[in-house]
Amino acid sequence: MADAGPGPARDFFARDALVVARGLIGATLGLYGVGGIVVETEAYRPDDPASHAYRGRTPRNAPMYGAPGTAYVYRSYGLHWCLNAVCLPGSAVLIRAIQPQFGVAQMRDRRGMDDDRLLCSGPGRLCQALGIDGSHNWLPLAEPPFEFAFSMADPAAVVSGRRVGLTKAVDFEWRFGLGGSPYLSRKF
DNA sequence: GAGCTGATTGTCT
DNA sequence: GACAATCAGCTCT
Repeated sequence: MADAGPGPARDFFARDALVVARGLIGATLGLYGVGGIVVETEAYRPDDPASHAYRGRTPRNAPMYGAPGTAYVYRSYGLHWCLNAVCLPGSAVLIRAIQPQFGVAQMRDRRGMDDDRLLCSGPGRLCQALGIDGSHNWLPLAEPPFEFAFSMADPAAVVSGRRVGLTKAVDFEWRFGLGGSPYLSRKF
């Protein structure tokens, strides 16, 4: 699938989080010439006890009620940044891992390591490698400085499983990934 | 206003 | 396999 401007991008994200989470596998995501192919995502919906939006809108989760395709960036455990793509109001998809494709030298520099498999295999690592922080909160993912291109992965290669690191709604299999990819944060 | 929690990661055993 | 680091935002008093 070819490049998509803001209009088509909005249509892509204005769907159920589960559909967007699966559809994002195989897409290309970058920032200032640094990025790669999305290989792992998780879906969060308003009726989901594990979602930041479960208890309604607050100053922190306000971007989750913004336009579809908006970036929701929040700090996790006081240390790390996590990047989400906003879908329908109150729902979002957490980008958990990408396969480094371009700007790899800069990723290695930011991460302070040479092992490509560890550059972006986790939400915190991914944000560190791409240089994403709170200043990118609220920005549209389909417009500069973000670079976004849709590309559907082979449906047969996409696998699903339980989400990672949660204490609530742990049984929902709302995590999606490229089966067998060495760039996943964890195996399925 | 005080206390608690977490969509994580890196390091040590 | 277990745990410390670290803090914004939420809940409860």
